[in-house]
Amino acid sequence: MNTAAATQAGDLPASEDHNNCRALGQILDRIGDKWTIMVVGVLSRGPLRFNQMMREIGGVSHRMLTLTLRSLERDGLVSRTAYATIPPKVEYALTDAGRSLIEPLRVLSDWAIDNRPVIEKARADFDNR
Amino acid sequence: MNTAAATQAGDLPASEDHNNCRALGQILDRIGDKWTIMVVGVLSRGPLRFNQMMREIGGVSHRMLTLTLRSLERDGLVSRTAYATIPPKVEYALTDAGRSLIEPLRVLSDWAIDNRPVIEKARADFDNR
DNA sequence: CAGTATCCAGTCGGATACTG
DNA sequence: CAGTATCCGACTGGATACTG
Repeated sequence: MNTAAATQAGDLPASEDHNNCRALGQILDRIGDKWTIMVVGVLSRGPLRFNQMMREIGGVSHRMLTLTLRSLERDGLVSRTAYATIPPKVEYALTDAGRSLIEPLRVLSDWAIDNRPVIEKARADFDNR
Repeated sequence: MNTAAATQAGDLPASEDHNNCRALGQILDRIGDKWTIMVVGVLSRGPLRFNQMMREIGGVSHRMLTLTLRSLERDGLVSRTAYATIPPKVEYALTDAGRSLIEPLRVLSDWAIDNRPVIEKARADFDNR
């Protein structure tokens, strides 16, 4: 879309907000899927090999872990190091950019933990109607 | 799931992290969809009526806006006030809980803005291979 | 104006089988 | 062990038409 044109001159506060939303929306599209944050989560404790991750995360299919890692690698958030041994060994780790994502996620996670009871209460109330 | 049992006693650091991830995952399931943060975004500037929102957000279908708002209302993040006038008028606004979500989202949004160039560079590099 | 119901194409993601 | 390819059911979300 024509972000450039929109941010050119007039730039009302509203449109600035709107751009924030777009940026937010884009990264939520990336990290908001089913497995990405799980991967970032387990990698935040240190590098892992493919099958280790699969076990640690639990419930993720072979395919989806591959796709998720590929996507994170493409975005420069995760690095992939292959050792040409037999059997092959591949290690995944967070890059600096990947690590920088941990704090924002922790903030959100804290919010989630703080507000879970409130939300669950609201949900129960809503459903009893 | 047996979160209670898991957090009972041993509570290795790892399992704590894992619970954080679960909580995070749950709220990302809620806010990570296509429209939720857009709604929170526009409502952060003040209450709005249904069709106003639709215009402000742009690109959202009637149906999806309804569903998104319903979901946010159910979770107690958005309030819905209907005026029995003709034609009907319904105002949506963030609740206190809804407003408390703005800051965490802003943190993430800041990260997105800071890292967009890095990610786009990484993506371009990756695709040129 | 606000909301609901139906339809349907597109996407997502798990299961499975196969390769280096 | 790590990764790819194919298949296919399930879900998502837009378009449309209708109601109060």
